[in-house]
Formats: sequence, C-alpha cells, structure tokens
Amino acid sequence: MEAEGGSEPTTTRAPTIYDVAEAAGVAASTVSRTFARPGRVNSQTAERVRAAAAAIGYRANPVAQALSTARTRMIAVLVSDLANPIYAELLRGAQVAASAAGYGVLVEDTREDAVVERETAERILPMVEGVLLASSRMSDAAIRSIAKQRPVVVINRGLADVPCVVADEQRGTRRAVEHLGEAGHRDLVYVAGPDASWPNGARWRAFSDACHELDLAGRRIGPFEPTFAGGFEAALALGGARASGVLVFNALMAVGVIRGLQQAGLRVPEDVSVVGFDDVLIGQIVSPALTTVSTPLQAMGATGLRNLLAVVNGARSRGEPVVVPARLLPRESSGTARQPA
Amino acid sequence: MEAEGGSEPTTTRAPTIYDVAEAAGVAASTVSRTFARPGRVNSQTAERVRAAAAAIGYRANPVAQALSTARTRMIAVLVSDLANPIYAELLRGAQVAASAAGYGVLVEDTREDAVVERETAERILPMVEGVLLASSRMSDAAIRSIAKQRPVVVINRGLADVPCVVADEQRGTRRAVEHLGEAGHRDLVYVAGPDASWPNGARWRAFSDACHELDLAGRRIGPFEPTFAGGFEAALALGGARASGVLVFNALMAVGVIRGLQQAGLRVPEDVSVVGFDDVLIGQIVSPALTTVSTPLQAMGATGLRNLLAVVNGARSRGEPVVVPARLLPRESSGTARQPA
DNA sequence: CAACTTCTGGCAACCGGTTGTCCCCCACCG
DNA sequence: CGGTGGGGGACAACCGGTTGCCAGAAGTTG
Repeated sequence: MEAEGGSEPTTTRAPTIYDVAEAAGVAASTVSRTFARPGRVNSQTAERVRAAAAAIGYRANPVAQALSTARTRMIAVLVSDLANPIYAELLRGAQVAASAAGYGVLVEDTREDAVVERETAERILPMVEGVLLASSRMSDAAIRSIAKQRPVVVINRGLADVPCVVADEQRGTRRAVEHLGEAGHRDLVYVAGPDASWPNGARWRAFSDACHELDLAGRRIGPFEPTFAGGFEAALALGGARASGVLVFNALMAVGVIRGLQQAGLRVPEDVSVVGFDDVLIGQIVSPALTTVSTPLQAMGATGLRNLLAVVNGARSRGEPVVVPARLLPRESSGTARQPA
Repeated sequence: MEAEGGSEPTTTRAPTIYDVAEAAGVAASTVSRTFARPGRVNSQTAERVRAAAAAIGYRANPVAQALSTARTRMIAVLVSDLANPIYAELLRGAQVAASAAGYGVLVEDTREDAVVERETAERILPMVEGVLLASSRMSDAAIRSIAKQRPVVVINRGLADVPCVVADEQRGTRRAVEHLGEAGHRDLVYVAGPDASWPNGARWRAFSDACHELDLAGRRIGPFEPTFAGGFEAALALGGARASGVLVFNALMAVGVIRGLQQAGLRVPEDVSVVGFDDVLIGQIVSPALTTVSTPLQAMGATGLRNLLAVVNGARSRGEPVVVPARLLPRESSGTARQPA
C-alpha cells in the first residue's frame, strides 16, 4: 500500500498508436486501420507502419479496443466445483476452443451454490461477451435473465430458448439399467446427486422409466453431495437395503459408493453392482474399475464454447439442444446378480 | 457470421454515468465520484445519485474503468494441464482468493509446452494486472522477461528476484527417503517427470542427496510424462531393475506406477514400495492407497494469488520465496523391504 | 480536357469512465 | 461587514483505440 521509493525504473509507458503514428509519419487512424482493416490502407504505407510498430514494440491495448468496439474477447465459464474432474475436463475443452478463437476464459467456481453462481454471473457479465454455464445450479428464470443480457450456452442442462449442449442422458441411463437388468438385477437403486442438478433429474427420470418398462423395482435415495464423501455416505444409507444394482449420479460418488460398500463388508460386484456416470481417470483406477456411462466432456466443453462464439457473432441458434451421445463402458464394478436367497 | 434479421429487440444500451447524471440532475463527474470516491461528494447528493442509478439500473462498465485507471481487475493464471488434479486445486485456491478480492481469473492451459506458455503469457499480458505461473515450464529468462512487464508470482518453482510460493521439497523428499530407508529399502529409484519442471529437479536433487547421506543406492529413470500413462510406462521400464523402493515425481504418475507394477505381476508394497508426491483423491482411492508427500495445493494457489495482488498494489516483495511445509502421509503403498534374497 | 470514380490519408467524434483544476457559495472569523 | 477557507459541483482533458466523413490525389472515361 505504501508508495514505492524513488528508485522505480519509471515503468516506460507502453507505446500507443500515437507513438507508432509519429514514428511512421502518418496519422493515428492510419495505424489503427493498418491492423484493424488491412486493405483499407495502401500496402506501402501499411508496411511502413508495421515496421515502425515493430521497431518500437507496439502492441494494441485490448482494453481500449474493447471499449470502442464493445468486444472484450472474453467468455465467462462458470463451473460448480473445480475439484470435480468433470469440470476440469469441461473447462479444458472450453479453454482450448476459446484460445483457438482468440478468446480468453474467465473461470469462476461457484461452489455448488445457486446464489453465488447468480451473483458471480451478474458481476462479470459486463466484462464478457458471453457466458458458458456448466451444470448450472440456478433456476431456469435466473438463467433466462442472464441470457437476456448476454449470449449464454448451457452445458449439461436442457432449457427451452437457451442453446444447450447435453449428453443423451435418456439413452445412457437406459443402457445402464438394461445392463443391470440383463445381469439379473431386479432391485435397483438410484443414488441421487444435488436436487438442483439437471442431469440428476434427467437420470432419475430415465432410470425410473426404464425400470418401469423393464419391470424392475427401482427406488431412489438421496440427495447426497456429488463428491466422494457423498457417495461414501450414500453407501452406508444403502447398507440395510436389498439393492443388488446401484446406479450412481456421478463418478466421484460412485467411487465413494464402492468404497463405502467395501467398508461395510460387501463385495463389488459380487454382492452389489455399481454403475456410475462420467468417464474420469479415478473410475478406471479404483478397484474394481467403475462401470460407467461415459460422455465426451472435453468435446462438450469445446462444442459449448464454439456454439457460444457463434451466437456472439450473430448466429441465430436453432432452438434444439445439441445432444451428444452417451455410451456405457462396462468394466468391473458390475456383474451378474447373486441367485436370490 | 450472417447478419441477423431485422427483428432484433434493439438491445437497449446499458445506462452510463451520463444517464444517471441526467436523471439525478448533476454532472457525470459527480456520479463517477459518488461511486469511486465516497466522501468526496455531499452525502445528500450521493444519496440522490444512488437512487437515480438504482432506478435506471446503472452498473459501471468495467472496461471503461479499466481503460482510465489502467486496472483491469484481472489476473492471469497459467497452468500446465487442467486435467491434472493438482492444477485444478491450485486454480481453485487462486480463483477463490481472487474472487474475494474482487478480481477475475483468466485461465490458460499451456499443455505442458514452454512455447505455448510463453506465447499465451505475452498475449494476455496487456489484459491483466498480474500473472500467476503455476509450475511454469518456461526458462528463467522467459519468466523474468514477463516479470519485467507485469507483476508475476511463481508457484512450484524457485527463482531469484521473482516472488515464489514453493513447498519444502527438500524436507518432504528427505522424509520420503528416510521413510523408505527405515523400512529397510536400500535400492531406491526416482521416477522423473518433465525435465522442464522445477519440482522435478528439486525432488531429484533432494532424493540424490538424501540417498547419499543415508548411504542408500539411488538412481533415476525418466523423464516420463507426468500422467497416469507416463507412470504406467515407467513401471515397465522399472520392471527389470532391482529397485525395492520407488519415489515418483507426482501422484498421477505414482498411481500409474502402482498399476503398472501390479500389471507386471509385482505386489505393492510387498515386492516394491511406492511413494509419490501430492495428496489428491486418486491417491487415496487407489489400492493400495498411495503413500505420498503432501503439499497444501489450494493454500498455495490462494497464497500465490494474494501475494500477487499485494505486489500489484505496490507491496515490495522481500526476496525470499514463501515456503510451505510438505509432509509425508504414510499409507499403504509403502512397507517393509523384503529380506534381500 | 472536363467530369466522375476510386483510392487513401487525416480529422475529429466517440466508447464510458476518472480526475486535475477551477470556481462558486457558504460559513466562520475578527 | 469584508476577508478567508474549504466543501462540493462542473468542466474538460484524458485513457487508447475505432470509425464516419471529408478531401486531395490519382486513375478512368467520353
């Protein structure tokens, strides 16, 4: 806070178009156009300007550009929890896609809290050209209100009138239930994640429908925190139940469930089969390896971001959500049901 | 890219201080000061201005503020690989700390590439007030060149003249080697990560020194990719060796090593003890659970960011790096050495 | 050779705040 | 009652680009 001593190297102000203009013997507007409107300027002049710019080390000030063009070349990406690898993957996909388009990504971790998310969004809104909401916990109304102010794309959530990128939860879940049914499991449990999570609702509905159609008993427990600890806790709650097949909201929880069950003296998959969602490293490492419904997270992040940029650049989005496929990866955590006692 | 149809809702321009000024019957400068210099303005007037602002829904344009104050209230955070949970943790700590200070975080994933990192840094430099480099792969010279342009704080790397936040690699590594030595392991191997990684060098040196002092045989293999796959690969390379104790550059690799060894028919820890670095979930989940040198990643991210903001706000950094403690968490992947055959 | 286009550079306004400076007005003082 | 001081509002310059408009130059056409 204290003012610095007098020995500062007098931070030489960064060169501006005016400096370049002077060096090249032209007007500032010509310098600006040299970079912003190539073609508008005579190629000889342009060459002189570029040489002068290079000589004095000119680089355009993005803030000034943003002010006059109203384009900040930044996108906000809101995720619920960076410690969850699925968001890290989504973010990564989005970041790389943004970078490729010359955009920067402002991340915000909303800590699974709709209020924090809302406030965060409103706060950074004026700074960005668009917002990518990954697994938003906000209400539909809140999302629409944001979408009224800036282009928005939503990942992992279906929402009319707002462009979405979602996995085929219906089909993925269905496959998981079929998988368990085919292995002879007749008593299924869905371990739920946060109520505010859209995929959680979609998975539960699809689970419920599939159980009904396939004539299986399907119930639900939860909600639990969408973390390893949450899954572990769920496993204990599961203890007494007669479930032989368990479908878990996400991979972190599923791993927690497996560990919790093992802790309780049950074997996976011999006693209980566990199927999760999301294909993340931890699911491959855990023993037994997690049977899971996999969605292309990085691609979803990248697609979401690209679609967002398209809207930012004036594309009219056709109302339909972008649906990416989800497929079942059978691994070791699921197997044949024990003969009913 | 196509221009939109004529039915646009004519996006009503956001209100500016001029609109507020008119509504409140004062000059624009008074509006500006009402928010930027409370106290400079008469409290009655201020109240009127605030009321007018609220009435028409005024919110300051951060871009304009940034242009005139040269403060963007944004910090760049560069990480090598978002898919690595340690960066997700660091980022999370940094993001939360930034948010608390009213700053935004621009993330960039540099994909473990020094060139990408350098270019990325230069590109976003004019947009941010400071740069937080997490596990930079750049040369010292490149980092210093960036530090000349903007305040920089480096995490996971020691570097004279640039503020750093590092873990006590020396001590942590020493503890790991002692741990293995005490368990009777006499042939130790260090599985190296990227050459460009500073912690990799620090760990190898500390390992080497500790082996020397404790009279243990210590060699090194690598470099390998700092990923699960890299560790797995290393395990194969390790196959022939007579190592009984292995220290691995990071947790992801360590887990890969464990799996690779198991694949090769070796038992961990009965045949080989494995110790890693970083305490991340996956190390707790893997079986056997990973014995590891733990560093407070989130805290390092937060501290790094706070120190960066301090420098941005004029603090003179005392030259010493901030060293946070590293401690050994003995778990299941390390145990007593077999009796030498 | 006059009239008209096209090309290209410069001028100045503008984006939306911030801030140095001036000045008016009121209070306080002797 | 005149002089002094300071509180507080307004004016205008400025941050660093962008861009509409204009005008002079050069090229085209009949």
